[in-house]
Amino acid sequence: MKSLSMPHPRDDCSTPCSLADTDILSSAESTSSDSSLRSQPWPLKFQIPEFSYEVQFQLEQGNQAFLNNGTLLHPSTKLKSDILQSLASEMAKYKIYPSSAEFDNVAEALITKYPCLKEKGSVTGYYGWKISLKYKMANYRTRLRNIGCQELTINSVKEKRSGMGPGPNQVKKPRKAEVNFCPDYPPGETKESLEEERKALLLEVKKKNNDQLIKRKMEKTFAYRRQEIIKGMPFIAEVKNRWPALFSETEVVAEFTRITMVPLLSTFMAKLDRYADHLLRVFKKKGGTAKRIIST
DNA sequence: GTATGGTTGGGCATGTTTGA
DNA sequence: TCAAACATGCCCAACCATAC
Repeated sequence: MKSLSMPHPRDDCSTPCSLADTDILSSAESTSSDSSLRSQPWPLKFQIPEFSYEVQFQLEQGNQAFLNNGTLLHPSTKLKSDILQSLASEMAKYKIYPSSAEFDNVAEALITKYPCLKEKGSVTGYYGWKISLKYKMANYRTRLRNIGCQELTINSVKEKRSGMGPGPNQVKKPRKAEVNFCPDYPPGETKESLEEERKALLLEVKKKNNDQLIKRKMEKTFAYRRQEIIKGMPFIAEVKNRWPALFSETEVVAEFTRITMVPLLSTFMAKLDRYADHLLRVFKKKGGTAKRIIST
């Protein structure tokens, strides 16, 4: 996906990544070296992108009129289409399947930045924008699917039916935290070249003190591995056979971060700290085995 | 208390309609 | 003609009731 290679403006450091104050952060950051991958999870505060000069000009004029006398802007079809297109591209940098709350984020951010775009009849002032964004995103996905975007073709009903027989939904969809669910191969790489990398990895895991090399190769083959696992749905034994390095503690953590952009250990520990008291109370109440575990 | 089955609302892919 | 909006059918997860 081309749009993924573009640098995106960061809002603040209050995203889940801010938890990454350990060595895991370096792992998360290193994944961004591959331009075909998403490098950020959905931001807490969505940043409205800079529109084209023409769109920007009309919105600034609209905002000025709104400030002067409270006049709302009624965007032409072309203007609305341009705005929706830019927002869809921006959202796709983070997620191709945004949730309802995330559509709210974007629509709210839009009317916050450009209050002239508020809607009179809606309670929130942006409900119509949210619905339009949903439609836009659905149509945008269709377009991406038609030009061969892996993340989407993998979920097309036609693809599933031709590949695996009955139920169309055997393939898990990228939802919730899966930032890099099914990425395309890195630029310049092919299935064959990445298979060669995998074979090289098999040799490297047998050697000692080459963690860095293994890490680089695991990052390079990430898209290949994801597509293999998602499309082929192999047994764990088979995955272990083909990707032994994936089963080391370091690589479990790294792979989780590559997929979700969330640092696994620090997030887990932070949550554990948060819920520890409550868990202890539950275990004490339950008694039996749980009680023995706590008392040890 | 746990397992099982039915119901329902929401979300998705896909195809069609609408309107500028 | 093209993109937005809409319609349809399907699946899944959450919820609830019931049985054991």
